Parts: sequence; C-alpha cells; structure tokens
Amino acid sequence: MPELPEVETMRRGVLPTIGHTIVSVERPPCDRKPILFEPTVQQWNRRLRGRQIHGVSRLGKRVILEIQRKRSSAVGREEDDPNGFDQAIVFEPRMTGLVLIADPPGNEHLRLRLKLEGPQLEGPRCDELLFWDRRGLGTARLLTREELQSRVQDRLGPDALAVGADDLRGSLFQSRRAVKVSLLDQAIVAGIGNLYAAEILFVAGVDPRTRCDKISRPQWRRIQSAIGSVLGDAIRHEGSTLSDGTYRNALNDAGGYQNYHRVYDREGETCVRCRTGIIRRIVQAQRSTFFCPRCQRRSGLHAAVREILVPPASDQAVQ
DNA sequence: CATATGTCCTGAGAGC
DNA sequence: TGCTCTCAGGACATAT
Repeated sequence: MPELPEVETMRRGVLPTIGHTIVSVERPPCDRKPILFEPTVQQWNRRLRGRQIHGVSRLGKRVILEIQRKRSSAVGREEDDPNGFDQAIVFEPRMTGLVLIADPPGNEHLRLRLKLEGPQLEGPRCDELLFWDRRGLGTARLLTREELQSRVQDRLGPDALAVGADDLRGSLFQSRRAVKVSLLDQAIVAGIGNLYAAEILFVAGVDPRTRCDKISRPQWRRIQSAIGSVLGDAIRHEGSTLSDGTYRNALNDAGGYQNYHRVYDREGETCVRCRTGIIRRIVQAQRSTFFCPRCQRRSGLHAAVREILVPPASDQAVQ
C-alpha cells in the first residue's frame, strides 16, 4: 500500500527519466476494468509526444512527472523551455499501483506505457516508464499545471516530511475525531496511510483512540517528531513490502522496512519496547489499527518518562 | 459545518 | 480438492 515512503522511493527510482523525451503513450490491452485514466489516450499522445520530462516530484502519495513547457523561439519554432513545466502526469498508486522503469511483476495488469528516448547515460535503462496496478484502484491523469494546483495541491495539507507540530495542533485541536483517523486525512497532513499512522503513534507513545482535542502540546510535538523519524527510516529502507509482496520500487525490487515494523500486523505479539504489553488490533473507520496498550495511553506520562519510573525488562538489565 | 459510512477493485487465505 | 466467503485500505462520494 504505497504511502509516503514507498511513493518517495518510486519517485527517486524514476529520476533517471529526467531529460528523456516522450515518444508515445500506450494503454496495453487489459481484460480487467481499466483504471481511471484521463483524458483520452489520444489526448495524451497529442499533448505529450516530443515533450521532455522536466522533473519528477511527489505530492503526498502521488508521483508527479513534470512535462517541459514549449516556448517559441525568435524564428517562431517551438523548442524546449528549460525554465519550467506546463503539464503534469499524476500517478496515484492507491493500493497496488507501481511506477516502474524495469519490467513489471507480470504482464497482466499493465495499465500504461510511456515510450521514451534520450541520452543513455550510465544507470538503469529508461526507454520506457510503466504504470502497473494489480487491483486497479490507482489512477493516471494528465493535468495542466493549473489543474495540478487546483485539483491536487490545493486539496492537500502540508507534506508529512515538512509538517510542524503547530500545523497539526492548529488543524485538529477542536476536532473530536480519533488522532489515528485524523492522521489519515490528506487534507490535514499529506502522505501518511494506515501502516505508518500505527507506527508513528507507537513511537510517539500516543493511544490511537485519543480524541484530537484531548492531545497536549507535548504530545503533538512527539507525534510530529515521530512522523519525521518513522517516515525517514522507512525511506532509507525503501519502503515496506508486505506479505502479499505487491510493493516494488521503480526497478521492481522489494523494500526492507517491513522488517522494522513495531506494531503493524503484529497483533498478539509482545511489544518490542516494553516487552510486556501485547499488541492489540482494533478497527477505526473500517481500518485496522495496531498498538501497544501499555506504551500508548490516552493520558498520563509519556512512555519514555514512564520507563524511568517503571523500567521495562531491558537488554542492559539482562546483561 | 464536521464526522461517519459506502464504494470501487483483485487475490490471498480461511473454512468447510 | 475446490468451492465460497471475507478481508486488505487508498481516495472520494454520499449520508447523517
């Protein structure tokens, strides 16, 4: 389920396509229902043929291919304008979508192929860029720069890697929703999904059921700090490939952060921090939430402080 | 207005 | 073994 770390890893993986020219756009035949794709493939070709990829960015959980603007030269010929982009391809992987420059996991479920040409420098081959999506909940859209602003950027809160504790508190201090549900709201903060919300609140030592209007300033600071550390670690490990094996980076390699999950999908296991609590699974807004009832409490002292008062069995103590 | 629920999709796994 | 059923959760539509 690509969330910020997975999408950021995809983004980095397709950076080598920058400077390449789009030769054609194809929608491979697919037995299944086609993904949401707009406008038509003819429009994609008309608007993209001969254009260069100017940059690759990320907005929340979307990968953005920036398409270089054309400008008219003195003699009236169109040429590439190195100063910007006027269109954007927006890939939204949702559950099982992948943006690839390597062969996809299978020939089935290939949704889009961009044929590219460009200077073949050292590094991975970039003669095509693919969008593959097993479940077909993902989307691929071609937007103008203005549409990217109004239809994507303006609807998102600050990026999770840049959000401040006061942003979070300011948006949520009157909200009665559970904090875990609010962290999934992309209009509050962009990039966090179900898996990382659980990991973040574990690191922050906050009970996921806590109402936002009951969260203290120090707790917001710990949540903000945990957002940065958890997502940063996950990016360093190139995201999480769960047991279904779906998530892959742009070269079709699995991520590694699943080996570091502390609570996600660990119901019934002993908490890795206190070595006493048993990880619980509850359902919030129709999604699984995992947490340690001992380390994550709605009120009272932060777990790190409690450890001083009530030390858990630690490795040092055993030694 | 804020918050909650329903919807889409495929394939893995459970249970019989 | 082979069938049916449930579940996973992104974002958005619709309901309360």
